[in-house]
Amino acid sequence: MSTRTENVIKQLREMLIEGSIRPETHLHEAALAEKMGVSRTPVRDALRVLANENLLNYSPNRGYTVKTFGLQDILDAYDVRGVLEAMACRVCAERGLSAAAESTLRDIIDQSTALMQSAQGDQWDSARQQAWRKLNSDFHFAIANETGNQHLVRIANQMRRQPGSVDPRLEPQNSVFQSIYTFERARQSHAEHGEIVDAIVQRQGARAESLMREHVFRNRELVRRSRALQADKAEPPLPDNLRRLPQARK
Amino acid sequence: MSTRTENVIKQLREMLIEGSIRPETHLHEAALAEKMGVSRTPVRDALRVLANENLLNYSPNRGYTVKTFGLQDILDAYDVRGVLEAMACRVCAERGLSAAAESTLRDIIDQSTALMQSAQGDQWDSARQQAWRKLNSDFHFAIANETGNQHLVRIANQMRRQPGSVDPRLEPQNSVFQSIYTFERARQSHAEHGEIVDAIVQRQGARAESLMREHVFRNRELVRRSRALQADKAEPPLPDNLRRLPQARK
DNA sequence: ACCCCCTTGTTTGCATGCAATCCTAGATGC
DNA sequence: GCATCTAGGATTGCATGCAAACAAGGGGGT
Repeated sequence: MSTRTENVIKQLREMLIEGSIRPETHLHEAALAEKMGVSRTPVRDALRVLANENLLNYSPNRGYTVKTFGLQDILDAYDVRGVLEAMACRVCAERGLSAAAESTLRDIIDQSTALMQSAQGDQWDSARQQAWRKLNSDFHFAIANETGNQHLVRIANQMRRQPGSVDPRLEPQNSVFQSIYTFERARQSHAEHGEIVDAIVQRQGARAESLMREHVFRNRELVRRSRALQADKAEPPLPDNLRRLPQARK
Repeated sequence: MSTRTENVIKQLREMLIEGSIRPETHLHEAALAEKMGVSRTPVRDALRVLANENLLNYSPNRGYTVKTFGLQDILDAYDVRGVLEAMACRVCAERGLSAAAESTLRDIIDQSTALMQSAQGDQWDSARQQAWRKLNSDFHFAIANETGNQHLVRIANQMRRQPGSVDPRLEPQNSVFQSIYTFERARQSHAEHGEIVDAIVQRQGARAESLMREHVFRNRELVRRSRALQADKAEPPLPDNLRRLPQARK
């Protein structure tokens, strides 16, 4: 931990991405400051940054509210990420992987293979799920990173870390990842990673691009279906126990 | 003008995008505050936001420096924007334009046509160049916006507003746009816009995608060539008349 | 000469106080 | 009853003061 402001930013960001603060709630500076044991200043800084990261809405003299991310927003984030990472695959295939990148990717694939084997037969516990999420994230990052395009890396990361709270009525522990990464899906996803690396190594740009686009699209569809189901199961809207932010006016 | 902080953000952002502050210079809070007639607080907020927008580097307890954007960074921004706007074209073509969007686009095209005709015969003055930049920007925004994908809109805008200062030794008035938008290029660009709209209206998704990708790529190549030339003409590095920020340490 | 430590001036990080703005509710006029 | 207006309370915006971290320079040790 470095400065208090950065600490507050990290904590709040995590909360917002996990969805543990209900959308549309007004964030009260003084209350947050007290809750985190700092003064208003670092909290104000953090709120401004998070608004800039598109996680909060801001109105001058009015303050900040948690942004609502609907199903469409999440699917849109997948679309953007898909097209960018597909481009990354094509670029990598066309210009060839560096030795370092190839070994990084192969390492991730090997670790994933080991993980899948160790998880066979109903051992798909939450520790292994978390390990898989890390490997998966590393894999996608490594490919984006290998392009050397800093914009692409930054944006792809941002899209991968969108809040998954489709419905404010859902409980935060219903994370997107826990919904879609069944063992079967993780295995399939792992296999797709292997194919993507093969395509890149064989310098098949168009194929690598298509494979990655489809790979991301499959997850997008899983989220779409999973969320549609959960929305059905969700309870009717709760009465808001916190003060509503008044309507914005002209 | 709303709050002072937002004012400072806007001013500084414009300066950074135009390149009127030399890269790698350290931004001194107190000095900036005095220059802009406010206290340190809004300046601090602004710096934090701009660092978050990837225009400044930040080190805790050390402050902010203007980021250096090399030629490669600018080309990379074109690549990202190209692939995203190409996707936008495909999406628009596949699902069809709304009536409002179609009329907006046709309106922009018509205005551009009128502008080109009025500019024939050595009348390509800076007022018309500016009008063209606005129409061009509106065109690209309209297509991105029609997808309804807020992530895409936000990122495409951000990529379009990257700083164009390739070389810190160049004077700020050597804007990218003034370099590449000769009358001939503007006319060609305008014609390409027309083809793109045609493709979208005729629901030719793949064609619209290709046309847009190539359209952006042409500008990318113009920047690349123009910048390579300018770098040759540029003077040798100036001794820095401002205090150097010391090396970052572990 | 080189390295390390300490001191000093400078700059950033943070807390707090005050002013400006905004929301709310009650009063007033129609 | 409905709309408008107007204090009062609450919340954000901004300025300032102080503490902490840092860079720079000098002195002493090896």
